[in-house]
This record gives sequence, C-alpha cells and structure tokens, in this order.
Amino acid sequence: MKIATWNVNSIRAREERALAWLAKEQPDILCLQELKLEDEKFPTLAFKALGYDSATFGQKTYNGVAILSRAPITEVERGFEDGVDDAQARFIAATTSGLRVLSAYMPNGESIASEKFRYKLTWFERLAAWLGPRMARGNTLLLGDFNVAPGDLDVHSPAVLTGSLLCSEPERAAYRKLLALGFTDALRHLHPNERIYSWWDYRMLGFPKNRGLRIDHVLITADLVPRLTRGWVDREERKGKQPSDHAPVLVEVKG
DNA sequence: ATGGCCAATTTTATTGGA
Repeated sequence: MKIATWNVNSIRAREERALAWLAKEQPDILCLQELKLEDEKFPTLAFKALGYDSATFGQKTYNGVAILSRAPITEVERGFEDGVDDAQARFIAATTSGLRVLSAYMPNGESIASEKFRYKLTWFERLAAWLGPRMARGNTLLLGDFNVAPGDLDVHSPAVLTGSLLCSEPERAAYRKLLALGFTDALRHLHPNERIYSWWDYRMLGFPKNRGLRIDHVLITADLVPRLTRGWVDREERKGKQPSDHAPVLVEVKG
C-alpha cells in the first residue's frame, strides 16, 4: 500500500499536475494540503475519473485539506470540534483501506514574535489533545505539512537557520510532543542519517541550489512500523513548469 | 539541466506562504 502527502499550494493551480501525478504514481491514498478553495469547487469528479474517492475540508483562499483514496472513504471528521472558534480548515480525518488517515496543514507561524506563531503552538496543542484519546486505536497515519523541520538533517543550513521560523525550539518541542503520543517519523526511521527535504523556496534559486527543508512528514503509530517498507520524497515533482514549492512525500506499508 | 517567487484577491497592489 502506497500512501502520500502533498502540499499542492492551490489545487486550482495544480489540478493538471496532481491528476498527472496520480495517474503515474498511483498511490492508494493521497493527503493534500493548501487547497485554497471551498469544498464545492474541489475537482471531485476529475479525481473520481481516475478512480479516487475524496473527502475535503476546504476554505476560500487559504488552507484547505483533503484525503483521496482508491478505496471508499468513511468516518470523516473535519476540524477538531473542540469548542475553539477557528475558521481555518487545516485538519481532516478519515478511514480508508482499513487505515485511519489524518491530513493536516499546520500553521506557518509567520515569525517567532507574531500572534500567528502563538496560534501555531496552540494548534499543535489542540491536535495533541484531539489525538490523545484516539491513539489507542492504532493503525493510524498523521500526514501533512507540519511546518516544522525537526532536526539538523532536515535543514539545508542548520548553522544559520536553527532558531528561526520552522527550526525553532518551541516548534520542535511541539513536534516531539506529537511523537511522544506514540508516533514514529516514517522517513527518519528508514533514513536516520540522510539529509531529506520536502520543500524548497520559490525564491533565490532554492531548488536548483537544493536549499530545502523537510517540513512535510508521515507519522505512523507503532503497530504500523513493522509494516513500513519504504519512504521517500518525489523530488521530480518539484521540477518543471508551475510546480508546488512542496514535493510529495510517500511511504509504502506492507499488506 | 532543477533556474532568478507564487497564488488568490482586495487585482495593476496587497497578503500570506515558509
């Protein structure tokens, strides 16, 4: 079973590429982030034509997440339903192919001193609270754009960037708190000593110079770790005309 | 070659992304 996550940076701008990528790569499940449109404008039928069922939690202009699957999708939950007044569509959960799949788009944070940074840290806490009572279920994957580069191997210039946005200790602590709930970072588990990036800045020749960060992650519960056979970033998808600034991250799970 | 920001909207500037 092949499972992927991809921040497409607007599904409208990326529809053709996303369809072509699905047709070529044929993942069983694909989580999307940054749809940047409402549910009724999501190209449901185009994905259906390729054999993918979809569940979306969209929002005009900003955010928006989805789960696509070759198998039927059930038990959909949108947002945390935790009583917090929050208009940002950043989280969707669903069951498909016998797995519990969570697609998340963590807040960027803007800058360390900003109000948005506090919102980011609070959002991680809300996610952890949502996950807490649900971890015992196991069989769960949390995939998405975490907007956190967990360690030096996830950063092109750690000497310069450590402490700045996406690489700060509070963000990394929030990320580790998710792991402590019982998740394993699938790619880092398979590649403990490799530099891996999933995002490259559009500006300043970020991709040609390979100045990237690994901020898109696939976390899996402990019961899935023995089934994990492969994990990688599809860098090819960052090339060519009108790419997203993120590349898809994929894992393979036996059975 | 992998190329000098991009996408959406408030559109000919501004905002947010990371």
